[in-house]
Amino acid sequence: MAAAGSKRVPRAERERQMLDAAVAVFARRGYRAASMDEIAVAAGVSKPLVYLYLNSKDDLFSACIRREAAALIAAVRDAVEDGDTPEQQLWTGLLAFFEHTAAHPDGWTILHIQARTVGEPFAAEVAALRAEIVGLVAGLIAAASGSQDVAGYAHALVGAAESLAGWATESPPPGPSGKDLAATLMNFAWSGLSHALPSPGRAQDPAP
Amino acid sequence: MAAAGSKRVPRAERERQMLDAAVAVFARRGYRAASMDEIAVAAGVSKPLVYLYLNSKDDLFSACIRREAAALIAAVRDAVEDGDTPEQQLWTGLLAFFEHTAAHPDGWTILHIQARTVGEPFAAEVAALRAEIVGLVAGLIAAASGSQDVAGYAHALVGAAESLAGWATESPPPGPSGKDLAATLMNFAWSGLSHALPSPGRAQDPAP
Amino acid sequence: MAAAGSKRVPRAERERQMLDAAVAVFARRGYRAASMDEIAVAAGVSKPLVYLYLNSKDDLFSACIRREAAALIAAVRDAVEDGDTPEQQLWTGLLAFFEHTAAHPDGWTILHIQARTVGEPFAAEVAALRAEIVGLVAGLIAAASGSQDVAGYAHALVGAAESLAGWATESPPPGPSGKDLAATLMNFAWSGLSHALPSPGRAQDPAP
Amino acid sequence: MAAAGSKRVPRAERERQMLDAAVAVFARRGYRAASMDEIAVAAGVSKPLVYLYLNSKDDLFSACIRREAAALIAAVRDAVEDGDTPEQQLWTGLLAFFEHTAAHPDGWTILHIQARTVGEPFAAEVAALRAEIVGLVAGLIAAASGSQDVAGYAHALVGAAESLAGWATESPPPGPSGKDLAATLMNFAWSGLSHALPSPGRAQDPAP
DNA sequence: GATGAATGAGGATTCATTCAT
DNA sequence: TATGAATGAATCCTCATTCAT
Repeated sequence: MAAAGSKRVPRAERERQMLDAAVAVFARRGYRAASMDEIAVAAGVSKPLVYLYLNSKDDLFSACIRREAAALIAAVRDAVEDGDTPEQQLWTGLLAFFEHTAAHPDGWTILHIQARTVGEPFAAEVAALRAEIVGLVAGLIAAASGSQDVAGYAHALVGAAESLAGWATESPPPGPSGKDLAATLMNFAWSGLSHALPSPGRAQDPAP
Repeated sequence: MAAAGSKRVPRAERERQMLDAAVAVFARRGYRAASMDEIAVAAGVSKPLVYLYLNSKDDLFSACIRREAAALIAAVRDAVEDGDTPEQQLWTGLLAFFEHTAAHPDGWTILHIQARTVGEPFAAEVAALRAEIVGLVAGLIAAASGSQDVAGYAHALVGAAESLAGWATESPPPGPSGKDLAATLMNFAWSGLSHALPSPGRAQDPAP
Repeated sequence: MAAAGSKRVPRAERERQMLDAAVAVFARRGYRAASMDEIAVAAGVSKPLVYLYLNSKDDLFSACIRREAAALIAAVRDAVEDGDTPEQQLWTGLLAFFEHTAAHPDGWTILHIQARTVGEPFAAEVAALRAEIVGLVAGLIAAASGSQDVAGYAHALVGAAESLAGWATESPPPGPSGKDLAATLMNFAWSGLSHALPSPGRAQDPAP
Repeated sequence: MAAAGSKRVPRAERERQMLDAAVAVFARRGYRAASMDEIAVAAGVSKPLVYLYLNSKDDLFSACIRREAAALIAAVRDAVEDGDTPEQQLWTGLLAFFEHTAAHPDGWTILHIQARTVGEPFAAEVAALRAEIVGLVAGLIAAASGSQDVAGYAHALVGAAESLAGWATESPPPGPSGKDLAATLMNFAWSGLSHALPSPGRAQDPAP
């Protein structure tokens, strides 16, 4: 958000500065309401330089989306161990997801909120990403439960995770930690309200 | 979406036409990308008339939000019986929610997606509505389970419901019915995956 | 060139004012160097109105080209009598051409100079118009001479006419009249320099 | 048009490459639409080098004009023999003109079309060149015919030559040769259509 | 001799909004 | 009740041009 301002910066670093600024501005204003002027000022450069490096508002937004999506996916993928049980994989994945979205709220806002309002190209790109995640989750659920008709549960679980991530983002500073959120959701998903609530003490961390 | 076009229409009717058109256009394009011109054309009236009746783009969007929010709330409230158990209230409420959002996808899009991208006034309005719903759900969960620390579960449940509503909207025509969705979510929330899946046959409709 | 300025003018008249201004500005500056701002000021209206009525700079230029081309063609066509001999038709056509270009120098500049520098659409449009004229002239020459291989002569004659029109336009006010130019060209084309020059005093006006 | 690209080229050579590229780009796009970027890329050098050697877009265009004008004049002057009759001088001059323009269509386009659309400096420069040529031709015509009032004929002849050059340029590959064009024009100018055409004997006098 | 980095200035286009009727 | 006519204020984008190396 803050401008670096130093002159004569190598291209790669300038591009990073610009993307940082763009992510912040797009998150706050939305795609249409964000002006290239504001982004350039936030990046500490002149507008023509933004165009020289990132080409157009569309391309700039697209680059933001791709960078943030890749970062989120990498964070989750790096956390999950292939050999773990589905339950454990879900736990570590959710933990990584909540920690990453908490650490990068602007990136999460762009992916979850802003990209869906813009026309086809971006909405479709993000929708495909989400569908992939839903599919992954469905696979884990199927593996854990033996059932095949799990699409609805996967959609429910992903929506619940998104909602909790948003809740954490909007909560005042010492809000729920990633662990809190992951535990809540694992409890919710694995035992259901009827079991989880009356008799606490279960499912804090599936990895003992 | 189509224009009526007849001349000399009473004010209330004209306003309804305009709001219908505006909801459709805002849902498709988003607040910023929607133009008053397109809305006027879709409503079958001239632009000055839109301003005469609805005052400004902000006011028009606000009116759309309020109308769609009121309709959604009314649909849910009318379905829920005060004397029912919390579980039954949640069931009927979810059923009404899924059926209303399926019947009014544009209204749901405006509330769920478009209103959140615009600056303060609208985002806050819709956030307040959502917070109220989360609070209501939390109350039902608390009543059903006896626990007090249910905020996370309420957020999870509401997010799951939103996600399922979106899933139904985007599915090809004979997608999941409102009953399917409500049953999936009740199963998910009340029994959890570990119980619900291996032994089906429970919680189709809590009201026998 | 001068602005009308009166408010609330009916659309057809405003469009005419805009085209007049645009023809003048395009003639003086060329397509690229002409700014929509300058045209709007010259027309005595705001820029958005120019866009509302004429759509884009391309469309505006296109409308100028078409209007001026149609006017020039109509002037020549109206002058030529179908029953006349080819020679007489050429004479009256040239006379009308020289008089029209002298009366509308900006229109002539647009057609002859400016439209040729812009990319395909316009250059092609004007090239097609010119090719049609060359074909017509070739037909007259063929009819008058009985020969078939007259393409080169037609091109030469048309080029000579264009050059003379330009000469008249650039000459100080009491420059050569349309009759002078037409007579010069008819003499040149019909008798050649070797015959025409030694014995002046003939071939002023073929119609006695 | 293609880039040489080799490093460390002597200045004179580099300037020639740049002028070649500039002539090609200016001919294709026109002065305003041509960008220094495109010219630099076409020349195979960086933009600052173009500025270092040629100073500014104006100066670059000016250098193109001067180089192409000088080349055309030299080609014609070198062909004409001082001792020849006016008729012979005109013949050899036209032949050289048609051959040079056919060999350098981009240069011809710049002189004939593009330079006239730009404001004062260039238009005036090229207009002066053309006036000089018209004057020369007028001198030859006067010498050949003995008449003094030959300005109109000179303008007509020059325009005819320009038109024929353009015709040759636009014709598909095996178009009219320089000799064809020169012969056509000499016939046209010296004998008139009535004599030049295969079936002479008619229409000497446009007045029946 | 040669270039990657950077910008001030300006141009086309769109939009929410208002009058006069 | 209803609209054709009109505009101030942005917004995206491009370009000629210059530095520092």
